Amino acid sequence: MPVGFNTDDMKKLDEVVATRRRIKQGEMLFSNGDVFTSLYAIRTGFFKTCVSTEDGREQVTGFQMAGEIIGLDGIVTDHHSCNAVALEDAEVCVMPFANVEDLSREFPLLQRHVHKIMSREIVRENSVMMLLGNMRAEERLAAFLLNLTQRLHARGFSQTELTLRMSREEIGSYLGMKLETVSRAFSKFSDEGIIEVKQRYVRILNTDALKKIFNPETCS
Amino acid sequence: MPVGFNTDDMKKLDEVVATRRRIKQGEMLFSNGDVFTSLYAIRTGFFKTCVSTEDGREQVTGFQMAGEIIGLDGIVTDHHSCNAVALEDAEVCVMPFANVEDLSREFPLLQRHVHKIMSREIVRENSVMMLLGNMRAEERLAAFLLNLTQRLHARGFSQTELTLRMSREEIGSYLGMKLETVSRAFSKFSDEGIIEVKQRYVRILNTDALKKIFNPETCS
DNA sequence: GTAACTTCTTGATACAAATCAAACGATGAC
DNA sequence: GTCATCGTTTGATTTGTATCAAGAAGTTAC
Repeated sequence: MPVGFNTDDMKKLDEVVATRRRIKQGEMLFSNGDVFTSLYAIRTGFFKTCVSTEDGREQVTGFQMAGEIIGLDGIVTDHHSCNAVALEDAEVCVMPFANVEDLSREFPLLQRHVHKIMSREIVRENSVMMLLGNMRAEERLAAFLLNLTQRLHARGFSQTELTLRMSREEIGSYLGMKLETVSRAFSKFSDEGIIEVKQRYVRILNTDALKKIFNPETCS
Repeated sequence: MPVGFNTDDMKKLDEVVATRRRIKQGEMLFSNGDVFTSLYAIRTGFFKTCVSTEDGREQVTGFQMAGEIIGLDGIVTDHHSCNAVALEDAEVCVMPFANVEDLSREFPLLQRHVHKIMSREIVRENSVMMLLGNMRAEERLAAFLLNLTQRLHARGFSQTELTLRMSREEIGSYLGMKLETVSRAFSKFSDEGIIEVKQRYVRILNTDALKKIFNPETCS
């Protein structure tokens, strides 16, 4: 995926991948406290990452799909500080971080790529903080749907149709709201003719309306 | 600050610093949309970083103090996506990112250090997401005070006394609540004898009580 | 010193989302 | 097929925080 890589670079890139690993739905790729050794590039499947408090409260910190990298949280302490759970059967490329560091000293493009991946995650989390800190339930759900469809579209899927891989509760955890509130927001959008929902199937009928909810000022 | 650096390493490290820059209270070190060229290591002073929506809502994404690095958000797009504002007169080391990348290819310890800084920021933001998504007003403020004092203590300041560099509104923005709610939470802690507050001066009288509020399960 | 302004505190009220509760729909075991 | 389970929807009520409002405390200008 990185831009500016020629086939030679790609060959080198392959060197960082030690093995592949399959993870069944519901299983953990890594969990809080595990020793950090590798980053993981998702080949197929869908993950959530989440942190939890000692008293059992859980916060989903992200949903990741094919082409995205997980495990960055482990670098700072050499131990993971979150759990990565497969939301459907998945396969990842295991990239031992020692390899990543060694090779990125040799290949500036790889180095740059690694830095961008980490920076992108920081920027993403900034915008989630904005969601959680400033937006209301329907704005959050609109932003969530727009973000998901945009990422799926970039992978060749429909821009208007999707099957959610996560439950209402998981969406709620990510967006800082309860599953009932998520459900109500879905129903409201549906009543207003903005989307069509049937369980985890969602069809977006009016993208502009969603954008308007997410950001009242901008659009039209 | 990085561990494992000998004096020789430190000399090399100095090479990444191009210049120093002074920023007056209220001024911006960089702002949303600015071209990204450098990271900044804070030498003295106190910053906030914030993102904002087109309709003017602002979210403080962090408060940074001496020894911390800001500007990581700019790497991914070559443009900054947030504002960095000095909350008091400050001085930073300007570290052109090209230098950082060049030198970290030569010095594995620097490379590792850069990776850890970025990972630490990701982990920090994960825990802010937990705050914003799952915690109530008083828990958020308790966590905020504990985090601030811990970081100040690591810099040689008191563990129980501090002068806030930010307004109630800025604290509220960071914690996803309104300034009145911040003020009420301060007053409540004060009434309960947990802290002593006088405007921006705060003295923590009972750290354990704060920890208990932040995390009811763990402590004692 | 006073005046103007900003920041903070406190009170009264409103409201969005949480909670509690029940029913409905899908899925899987047998 | 029936039964059990899990996820989802919907309704009624509660609650934590926002909002509105006013005053107090601190700061700056003059």
